[in-house]
Amino acid sequence: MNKSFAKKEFKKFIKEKGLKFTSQREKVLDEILNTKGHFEIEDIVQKIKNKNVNVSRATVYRTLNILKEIGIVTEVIKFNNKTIYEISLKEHHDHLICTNCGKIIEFQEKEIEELQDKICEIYGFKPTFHRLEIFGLCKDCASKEDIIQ
Amino acid sequence: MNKSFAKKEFKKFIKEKGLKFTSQREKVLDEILNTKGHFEIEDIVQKIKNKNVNVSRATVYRTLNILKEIGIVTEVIKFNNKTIYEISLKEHHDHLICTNCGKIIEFQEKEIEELQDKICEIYGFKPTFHRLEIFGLCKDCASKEDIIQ
DNA sequence: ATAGGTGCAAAAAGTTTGCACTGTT
DNA sequence: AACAGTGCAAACTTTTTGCACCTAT
Repeated sequence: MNKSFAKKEFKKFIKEKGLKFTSQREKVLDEILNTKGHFEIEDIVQKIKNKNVNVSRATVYRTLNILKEIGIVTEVIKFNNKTIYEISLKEHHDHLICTNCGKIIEFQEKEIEELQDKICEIYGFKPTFHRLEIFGLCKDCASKEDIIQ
Repeated sequence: MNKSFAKKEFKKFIKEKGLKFTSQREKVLDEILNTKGHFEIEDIVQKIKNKNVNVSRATVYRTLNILKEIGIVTEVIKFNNKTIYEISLKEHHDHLICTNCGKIIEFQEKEIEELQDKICEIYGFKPTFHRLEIFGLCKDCASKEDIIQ
């Protein structure tokens, strides 16, 4: 999925559902598509505010919900009562999250995906998305901890 | 980990950290150990309330945080801004979550665990816990959806 | 006796919603 | 013109916290 494809999908979805393509929705989508890597909703709210563009927090939340439904963005990490999002442009991958410094490392592992598909098949489960989070200490934090102890 | 082991671990941790073994903490732990399967914090608060036992919601939350730290309970699912917990008594397993009816299916897949360990090693990452959630439609809900469409 | 713990109510933080008004179709 | 969308503030949910009092050690 690339940016213009994402925008087309968004418009298509809007049309199909009889919704409206407003300037606010477009601004939220553009801001998200210009974001590299992981983000929180509040990041988007602030970026928009800094540009003196008029889109309310409520509209950002409402638009995010549409984007989640379409599959343009995904909730990839739930940590410390925060939700971290990502644009679903790259191939699927999962995350290592350092609980000490907050660093996020992405990894891809086809075999894990395949095993998941196998399991879904066994249970007759129709998956829409999944999320694998491995929490722990990154290399740097782990070595610092060794020194402390 | 069985129940009496969990209790011992709890007491050990309390002692080591110079904390106190209060009747409230014991009641919360007992209530959790008597819970089968998945639970939310509010479930524990209500169960305790129904017994006319005096443990406040704040204390339940505070005790849960200790139990998480020890590893006696784990946050296994984050869905719809809810946190679902589980006692870490069984062998590690992951979950299929039906986004339509809320059904939770547990599955175990050693190979996935092994692949995760491999990845952590590659990145020098020291994992403490992980969570794999596969969201989608369970068999029943998937077949109903076929009929609707 | 002295930390640490508890309950309460208030506060945070994240997210949703009701309502009057506005804008897309 | 109709109906969906928006902004705002209020509401809601889940979780944490400050404080005065209490209790395990």
